[in-house]
Amino acid sequence: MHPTFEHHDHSHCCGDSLTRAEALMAERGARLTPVRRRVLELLLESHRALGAYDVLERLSAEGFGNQPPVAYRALDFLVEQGLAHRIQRLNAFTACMHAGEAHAPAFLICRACDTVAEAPVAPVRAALDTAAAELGFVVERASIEALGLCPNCQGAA
Amino acid sequence: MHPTFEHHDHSHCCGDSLTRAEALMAERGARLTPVRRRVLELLLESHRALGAYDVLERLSAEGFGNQPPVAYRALDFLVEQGLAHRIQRLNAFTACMHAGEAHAPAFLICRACDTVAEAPVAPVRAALDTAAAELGFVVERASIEALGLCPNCQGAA
DNA sequence: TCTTGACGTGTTATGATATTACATACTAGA
DNA sequence: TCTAGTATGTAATATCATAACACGTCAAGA
Repeated sequence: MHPTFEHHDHSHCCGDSLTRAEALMAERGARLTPVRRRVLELLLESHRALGAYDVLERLSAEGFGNQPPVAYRALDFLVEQGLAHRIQRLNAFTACMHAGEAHAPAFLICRACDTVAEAPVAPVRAALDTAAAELGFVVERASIEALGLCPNCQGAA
Repeated sequence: MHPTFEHHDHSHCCGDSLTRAEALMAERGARLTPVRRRVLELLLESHRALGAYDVLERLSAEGFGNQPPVAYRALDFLVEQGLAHRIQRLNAFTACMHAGEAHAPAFLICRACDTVAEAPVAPVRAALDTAAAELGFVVERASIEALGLCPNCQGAA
């Protein structure tokens, strides 16, 4: 079973990701400021996708600014840096579980518990590139988002 | 090259789709009312994705209601009936080019000219199902949207 | 024929998501 | 220390979407 769906030491997996993020940012000369860092933590703490206004609410409760751009800017930064992804279908954001590794993401969204996981996407992307190439279309970026049931919720349903 | 990207007899391709839509609706006992029909025409006339408010603007100019639900209801109906698709990435809608044939869609969106085409998706979907199954996840619906350059715009760029 | 219920449309109001523009403050490097 | 670039705070507004209710039409059945 995928780590995201398994019971796991959550604080540990968050800590790891955070450490990796800091290393990456240092390497690139990008700044993981307090707001940005806090937003990343919020995303990491839940394996679900959070809306910009969810994030904003928490930020503002913690003394950061309380206007939408505060949340959107931090989220946009994280997405640009590959530390988070935007889930189009949900108008929401998740922490990236494979920051640093170049990867185009495919997301598995559980419609019961809202957990979001990243699936290995290489074969999917290859199939898409092929299908597109046959029409003469060159794919630059793809969003692949699947809605369904995660292993934990299949039993429940 | 894919028909969508090729110079083609547009009024003819629209007429075909409209005829097919009417046949389908009759068969199902669903009603393709004037608003709904007009919205479908609008989507067919452009091979691009139209936002709900774009559609609304035209409707209202033609004497239909001028409030958002008028457009959203017609669009939702068309999507439910498989006559149109929603493009998550663009918050917009396109006419379906394969109404009646059961199909999960993959969309190719040209970032230069905004044309949207549907690509054959079976292999892509199979790869996605496989990747998901390895994590124990069951895919019910998937949105696959690719951003890139269509054949016509590759030369220009 | 009248009634009734389902459906479609119109309209008001509001909610949810996202951006522009500008002011202020911090930070790194010359 | 100065300065240029970057980051943050805030107000205002744009864009996308839905809830709730009123009215009209039409067909099925009493």
